Amino acid sequence: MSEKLITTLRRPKLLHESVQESLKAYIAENGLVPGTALPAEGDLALQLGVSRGSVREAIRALESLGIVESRRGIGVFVAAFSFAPLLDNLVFGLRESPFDTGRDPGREVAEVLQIRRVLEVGLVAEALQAATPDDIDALRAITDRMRASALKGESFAAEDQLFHQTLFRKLGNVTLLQLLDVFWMAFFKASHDITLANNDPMATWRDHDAIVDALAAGDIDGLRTRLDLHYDGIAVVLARRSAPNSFTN
Amino acid sequence: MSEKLITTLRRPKLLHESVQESLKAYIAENGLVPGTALPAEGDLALQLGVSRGSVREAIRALESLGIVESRRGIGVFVAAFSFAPLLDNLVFGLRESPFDTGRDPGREVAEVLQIRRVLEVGLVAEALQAATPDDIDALRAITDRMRASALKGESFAAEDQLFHQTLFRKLGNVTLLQLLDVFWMAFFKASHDITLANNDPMATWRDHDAIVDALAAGDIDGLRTRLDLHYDGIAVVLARRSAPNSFTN
DNA sequence: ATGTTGACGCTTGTCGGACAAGTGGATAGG
DNA sequence: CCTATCCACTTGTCCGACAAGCGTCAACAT
Repeated sequence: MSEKLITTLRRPKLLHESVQESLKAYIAENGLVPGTALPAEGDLALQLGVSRGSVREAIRALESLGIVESRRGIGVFVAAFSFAPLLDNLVFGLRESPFDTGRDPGREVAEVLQIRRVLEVGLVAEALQAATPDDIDALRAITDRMRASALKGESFAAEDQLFHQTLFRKLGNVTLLQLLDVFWMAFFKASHDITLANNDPMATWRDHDAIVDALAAGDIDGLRTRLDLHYDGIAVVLARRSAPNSFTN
Repeated sequence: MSEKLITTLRRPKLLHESVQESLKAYIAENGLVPGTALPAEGDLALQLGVSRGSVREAIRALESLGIVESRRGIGVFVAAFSFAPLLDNLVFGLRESPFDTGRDPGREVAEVLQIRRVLEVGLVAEALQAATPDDIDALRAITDRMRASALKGESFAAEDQLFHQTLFRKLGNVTLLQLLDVFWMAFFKASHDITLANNDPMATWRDHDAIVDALAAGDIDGLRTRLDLHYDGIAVVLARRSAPNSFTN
């Protein structure tokens, strides 16, 4: 039996998909900057020879991807690229998979955590070298607010996010910052669904404060160790929750 | 004049957006697994009290995010989460920004490369511990194919991608694998646009082969060094292309 | 002359109905 | 029992129409 490669993969290409590609090509080839207005839906439909509904579906798809932005009564515009539109989907996709029942609930959470850990631990040395006294002050101010919140028994998600963001800002890697932000939020939301978040605000504050200490002291190895320990603590809590039936408690 | 807080922030919430949220909630709350069929567009429109067009626009948005998948003549289904639908957008967003003209063309490429480097170098030690002889054989087979292609002067993008994928497969971090895949493709496409890719196939093969050598020998430090050097080589080429006017050549 | 208001045109948003295209199962025929 | 056809159902596309929001500009009042 001769196995023929059926790469046919025939796709008569739906109309609204073609319109989608056409619009992307139009934006890319003309080098349209964010904020530029696109032709009106009616004009596009006329020029492409399709109905307005197909154009609208294509625009809707591109809008959910953050490529264009349509404002009612005004028009459709090229949007500034951002991970934000993809964030909801990411979190949605990272939700507990029902088909993994009994296996590893919250496995994606651990995976996201590992990625954050590797990225931050692997880059914190460079972050130290790029940091200015102003950055250290900003970080210290954040941990101070963390402490104040912790003393009042409150959580401080916003400060936590801002801390990690500030720590790596001076690297000048915008993509990295956006990625870290995405994964921070993904982890936050997912771990929140899992009733894990912030079980010990004071400990979390101490972790972050120790990181600033090492940063201020210029202690590269210590900085890396502190950050790694911080993530280790989270991983331990996560593992404990993930395997509550274990007798190792 | 008493300043009243106008936090109204009125969002009459477009209809198709509400439908979108309704569908996502429907999927999440009912724990629908990938492959599950959703009610027909007509039924949804009837139940939600909106027109079929609005339902279709919502479905189109969710489809471009990879949340649902509509098959003509059959119905709409819950899709298995994947980064693939977001890939096109990522590459599209990572394209040379026209508004950065004269500043740093291809800066995003360097950023993506740094992320890949940190992730792979930071995790290759764990990958070594998780690797079995079968994995090493598979990697060696890939580098053999690389060498064959290089000797014929051909490039081997597919093998390159497969190599990095195979190297970290045993970590069991699906999210990481998808992310590495996304960034590999983003870097590949972006660097291809920049006429950088594969200027020296033989050198690329040697890099990968040396990595397998270190892996087979169980040399953790050597492995990390080889991988780091591999990325260093790419970064150098990238920097050279990025600043061709420099006299440091 | 200047500031305000209103009408108007353009745009996106939503609706309803209609038909084409594709799929899968039931049904009638061999 | 197997096969071919029909048919109900679904998504894809089109058309026409109207509502809702926005910006402009002209007419108006001050």
